[in-house]
Amino acid sequence: MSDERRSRVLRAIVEDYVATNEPVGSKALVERHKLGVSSATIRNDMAALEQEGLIAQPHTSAGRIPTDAGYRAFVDRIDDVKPLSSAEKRAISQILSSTQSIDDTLAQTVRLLSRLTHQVALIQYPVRAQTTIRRIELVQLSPERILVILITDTGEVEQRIVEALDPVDEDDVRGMRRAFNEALEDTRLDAVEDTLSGLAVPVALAQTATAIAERLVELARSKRQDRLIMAGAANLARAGSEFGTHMGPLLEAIEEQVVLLKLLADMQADGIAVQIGSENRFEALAGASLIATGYGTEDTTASLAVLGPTRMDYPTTMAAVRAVAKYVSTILSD
Amino acid sequence: MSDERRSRVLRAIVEDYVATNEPVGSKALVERHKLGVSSATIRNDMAALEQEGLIAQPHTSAGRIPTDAGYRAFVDRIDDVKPLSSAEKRAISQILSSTQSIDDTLAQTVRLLSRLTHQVALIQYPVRAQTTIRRIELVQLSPERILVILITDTGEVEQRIVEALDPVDEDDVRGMRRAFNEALEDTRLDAVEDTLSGLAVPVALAQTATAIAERLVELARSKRQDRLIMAGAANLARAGSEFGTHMGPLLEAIEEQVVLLKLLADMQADGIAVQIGSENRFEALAGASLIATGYGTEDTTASLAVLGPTRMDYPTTMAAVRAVAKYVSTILSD
DNA sequence: ATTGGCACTCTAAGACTGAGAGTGCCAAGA
DNA sequence: TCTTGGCACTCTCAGTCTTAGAGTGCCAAT
Repeated sequence: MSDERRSRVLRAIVEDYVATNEPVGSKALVERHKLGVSSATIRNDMAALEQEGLIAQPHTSAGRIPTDAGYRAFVDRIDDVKPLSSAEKRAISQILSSTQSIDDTLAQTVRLLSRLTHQVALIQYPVRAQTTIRRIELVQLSPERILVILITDTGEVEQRIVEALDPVDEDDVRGMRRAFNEALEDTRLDAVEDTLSGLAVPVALAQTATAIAERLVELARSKRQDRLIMAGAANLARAGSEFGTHMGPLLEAIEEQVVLLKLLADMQADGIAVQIGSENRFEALAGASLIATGYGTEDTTASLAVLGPTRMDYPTTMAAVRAVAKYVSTILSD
Repeated sequence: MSDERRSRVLRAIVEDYVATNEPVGSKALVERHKLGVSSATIRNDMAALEQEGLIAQPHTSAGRIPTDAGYRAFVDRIDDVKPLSSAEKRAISQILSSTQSIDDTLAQTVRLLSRLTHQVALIQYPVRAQTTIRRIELVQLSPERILVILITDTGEVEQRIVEALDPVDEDDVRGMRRAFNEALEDTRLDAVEDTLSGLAVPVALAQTATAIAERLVELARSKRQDRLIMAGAANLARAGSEFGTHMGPLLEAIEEQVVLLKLLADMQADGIAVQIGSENRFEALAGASLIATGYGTEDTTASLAVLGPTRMDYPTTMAAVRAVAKYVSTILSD
């Protein structure tokens, strides 16, 4: 009983099951794939594969379906990721190269990836560790309210409103703006806290300036690295999807973002990471697989991912994720 | 056959059907509601209501369910919107008063409303017709790329990247920044186009400055008024929901936003507007109702809405929408 | 206008059946 | 030792049939 043939059988089972969504039996297998042996032989192989926990049968007398471990073995054995068609490549580069802003690029990217894979696509907001501050802007909304805007050298913008305890006038704001900009321009985000702690401010404005400084620290710390952009939720509900009834928890998880961000953080790896079904630690995602990869410029830690049912076309999806990650990285880095 | 009783029967049918999700028959009706008549009398009333197209039976020998027109009649007859419980009120004001920025406030608002109603909640980005420009900021990302940021007097921020045809240096950027700010500060968004058309720029920078001006016009025109924030998609999938299989189109419509924005635009009305099932003109939303109201400060045209199945608890949902709109308006206007 | 009564209709749920797919195992062959 | 044909066995799926129950419409009486 050759090991080689057994893995071919596993691959054939995965492919057929993904294509048809029906348990696949020994007879159908020899018919559709030209394995040069009889169905009885395949049955023996299948019994062995079942022994190893790679496939299972829904009921006694049905065909086999891959288990999570089976998908895992299948995925681990993919060596040659097939490239996308040139038409797809052209579409990708065309759509992505005509975007206006980072937000726009990311939005288009997820839309594209979800259409390409017919699954839910996710992208994490890109964050560079040594992002620096380009400029601080203070805008007075009313005597007691000031809008604090932080602009980074990557062109990202973040904002918060500060309530001043004492009314401030335009000169106060201008002065504070200058002071903060002098202190913080070109400061790395992770150094904002230290820099601010040594900053002198006019006594009369101490409280307001402190409040602003606190917001700035807050902004610098959280700056968007915790945001996900998502597209293609409708794919969860399309005909033939696994998530028949219990897609509620899944939608919740997607909306929460927190769970997905944790998973993406877990999956930091070179190349493409795949997490299959119950391999992840969240119950709501038990029937789902996540295919993720990093993207961006050198020091970026952000992820690009596809979320779909365990029964998914892994090779194609992985190829799409890889390709889109490559393109969006190129776009972002020039 | 009193008209008064007939409408009580309709109300009872709607209430029971919303509560149980099962067609309601004449016998069950007299048992659960103390109408002082026999089931035979109710049957006569029901036949009349069916004649009017307000109720229908799924099959010959089943109870009745309200039609869209039936819900409509029911909703039109609601006079006293019951107030929320004081605990709910407290929760609303507590959650909304602790928000940091407009984005944050809106995000919390939809979350809150979706939890309150157990439906999908939507909020349109608030836009004031006569918003003016507070400041223009230009940030140089590279010799050929400039980030254009527009800050309004309401504290909203919008950004775009401009590709310069010829390399520019810091002095160029500073000059343009000053020029644009002088020209546009305190200009109303709807006057930006006219103002810019008469602006003189250094000849050497003409192309770049023109590109920036174009972007500014674009920003001023579209400024976020076309954005929807959404929460509670998982409620579409919860047990007992109408949208069993065909919630795909619905999720698509939500993600597209365009359709919903059109509907919200259609629904501009005083107070609370309700659109029931096929009353709207989009097939994907045939089984859904939309409950919307305006919110914000005086001259705002933005909407707050709840999207749910036709079989929905209209009185409660309407009360929640109204209450949340009131609170978020208060928060935003101070 | 209301009511009790009654015949009628239709669905939902359960029981039963046969067909078909698929399996496991065994004994024979290479 | 691996492969194969054969065969008995199991289990699901889809269909049919049946029954109970809910609900209706209508009529004659009040």
